[in-house]
Amino acid sequence: MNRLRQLEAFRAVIMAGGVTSAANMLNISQPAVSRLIASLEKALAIPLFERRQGRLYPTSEAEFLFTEVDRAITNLDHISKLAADIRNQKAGHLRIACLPGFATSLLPRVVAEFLVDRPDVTMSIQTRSSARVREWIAAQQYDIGIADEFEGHNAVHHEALNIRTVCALSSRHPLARQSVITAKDLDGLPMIVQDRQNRFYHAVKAAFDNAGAVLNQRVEVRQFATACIMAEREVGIAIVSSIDAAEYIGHGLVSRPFEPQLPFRLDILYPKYHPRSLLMQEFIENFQRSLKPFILPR
Amino acid sequence: MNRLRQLEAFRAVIMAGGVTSAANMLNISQPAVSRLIASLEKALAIPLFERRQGRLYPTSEAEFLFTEVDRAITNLDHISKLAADIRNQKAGHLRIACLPGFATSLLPRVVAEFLVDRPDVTMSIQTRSSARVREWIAAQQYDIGIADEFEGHNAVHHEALNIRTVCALSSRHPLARQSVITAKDLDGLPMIVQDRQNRFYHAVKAAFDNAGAVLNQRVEVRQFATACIMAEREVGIAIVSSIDAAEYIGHGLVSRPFEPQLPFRLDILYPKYHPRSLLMQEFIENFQRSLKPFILPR
DNA sequence: TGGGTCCATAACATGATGATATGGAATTCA
DNA sequence: TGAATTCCATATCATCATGTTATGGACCCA
Repeated sequence: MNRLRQLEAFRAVIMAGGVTSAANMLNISQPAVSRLIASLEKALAIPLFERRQGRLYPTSEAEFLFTEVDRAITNLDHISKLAADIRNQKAGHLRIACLPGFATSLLPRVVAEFLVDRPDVTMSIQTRSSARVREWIAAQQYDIGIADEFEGHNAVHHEALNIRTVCALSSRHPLARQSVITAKDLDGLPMIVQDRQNRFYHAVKAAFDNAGAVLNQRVEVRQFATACIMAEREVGIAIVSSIDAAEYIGHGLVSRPFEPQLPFRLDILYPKYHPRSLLMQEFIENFQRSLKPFILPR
Repeated sequence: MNRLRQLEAFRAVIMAGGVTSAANMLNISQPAVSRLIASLEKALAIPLFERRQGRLYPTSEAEFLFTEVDRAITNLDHISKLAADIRNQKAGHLRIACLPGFATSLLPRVVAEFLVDRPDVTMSIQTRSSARVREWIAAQQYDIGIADEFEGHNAVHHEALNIRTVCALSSRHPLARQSVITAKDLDGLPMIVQDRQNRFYHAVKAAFDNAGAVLNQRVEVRQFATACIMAEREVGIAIVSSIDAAEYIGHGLVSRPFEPQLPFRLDILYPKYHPRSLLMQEFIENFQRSLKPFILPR
C-alpha cells in the first residue's frame, strides 16, 4: 500500500470537507478516496473520521495529524518545483575560486549579471592563490577555478586563455598621444612591473631586452589593479591585462596597445572527475562571452 | 508512476553510494533500484548520476536536490511515528476550560500527572466563568469544560457530579472536637458563605432553616479556597467542597462531615458534535479517578 | 585471462490504484 | 409522506507501478 497516496487523500478530505469534493480536488473518483481513507485508518489504527448522518467529521486526532501531513506533502510538492528550477538552470549552487586580482574586476560583474534572473541560485566566491585554487579544484571543493601560471594537475581540467595586455599610463603623459606604444618608447622610463616570480614579468623583461630597451623598474606590485592606480597617479607606466585596464580607464588613465603584444595567460580550471552541472555550463558560457573582448585571437 | 518511491531510491543511492547497496538499504532488489532511478531521471528530465567506469557518480544537481529530498522524506517518515504516538495517546492536544476555583486545586495536579509520561501532549487550560465555559464548549473551542450550575445547552453534553461538602474550621475551634457537625451546632456562629447568586448558598441556607438555626453570614466569598483560608484564620466556619478542603487541611484547618450532606454540583461538559479523541477519553478517566474520593455515592 | 563487482535490461508476477455500477442513509422539498 | 438529491461505502474489474529472477556487458584486480 502506498502511504503517501493515502495521506494525500486524507489531506484532501480535510481540506475539501468531504469525500466527494476531495475526489474532485484530486481528480479521481469518489470511491477511490473512500477506500484510501479506509485503508489509512486501518493502517494507522486510528479513527480519523466519525461517520455521522452520512457525513465525515474529522476526529481530534485527524486535526492534530493534519498540520503535519500538510507540511510534509507541501515539502514533497516543492521538490517538483525545485527540479523544474534546476532544469531551467534557475536553482543550484556554484563555487568559484579565483585569484585575488580577478575577484575585484570582471568576475563580480559577471556573477551579478548571472544571478539577476536566477533568484534561487546561490554562489560562493573565494579568492585564493593560484596554487591554492589548483588544489581546491582538484579536491572538488570548488566547481570553477581561475588561476594564472597553471602547471597542470592530474585531477584538474583546464582551459588556457590568452588575455590581451595593454600599456596603461596617465592621460597627461606625453606618450599618451601615440596610438601604439613599443618597448623602445618606454626605454628607461619608470615602469610599474609585476613581481619577479610572476611569469608575465619575464615576458615584459624579454620584450624590453629584445628591443634593446632598458626596463626601469620603479615599483613592483602583485596586482594589475594596483599598477593601474599607480599609473594614473603618474608613478610610472604599466603593462597590464586589458581586463584590469578597462576598470580604471576614464579616471585620468588611458590605455594604448603595446607592441609586441604580450599575452597574459589565464586558466579556467574544472575538477576533472566531477560532472559539470547544467548551471555550471551556463555560467561558463556567460563568463567566456564576457571575456571575449579581452582575449587574443590565436 | 509513484514519485515518492523514486525519491526514496534516489536518496538511498546517494546515501549508500551505489545502486546495489541502496537496494540492500531498501530491502529490495538491485534492478528495482536501477529502474526507479532511471524513471526519476526521465521524469525530472535532469541527469542525476554520471555513469563512469561502471559506477554512479551524483551530479551537482543531484547533490543539490538531495538535501531537499532527504528533508521531505524525513518529514514523511516522522508522520508514522506521530501516528504511533497518537495511537498510544502519547501525542495530541487537549483544551480545558474550567472555573477559576477549580484551576488552582485538583485540576493542575491531575494535568501534571497526566503529562508526566506523555511528553508530546500539549494542553491549554483557561479559567472562565460557568457561563463562558458553556459557550466555549458549545463553540468547540475547548474539549473539556468544568462548570457548576450548568443549565443545559443544545450543543453541549454534560455529566453531573455531586461533590461531597464538609464543614471547614480552625483546629482550635471547640466544634473541632465533634466528629460530625450539624446546622444546629452552627446556630448563630459566624459563617463564611458563598455569594447569594450561587445555588450552593441557597442549599446551605435551606439546611439552616430546616434545622431552625440562624445562618450568621459574616463573610461572603466566591471561591471555596478563599473560604478555607479565612476559616483557618478563625474568621468563621465554612461549608466547602471536600476538594478544596483537602487542599488546606493540615495548616491549622480541619474538616468535619456536615449533616445533612449538601451536595455541591459540578458538571463536566463536552462538545456534543465533536468526536472525543482517544486522548480525551484517557484524560477523563484519569480525572474521574482522581475525583472519586470526593464524589457522593448516589 | 578469469573471477568478482557493479549496473542495465528483459520477462514475468502481484498488489495498489484507478474506474463504473450500485446501494444505503440522511436531508430537502413538493 | 414520498420523491429527488446528496453523500459515502462496497463490489467488481482493468491497469500500471513495483517487485522478482535471470542474464549480460563494462570494468577492476590478481
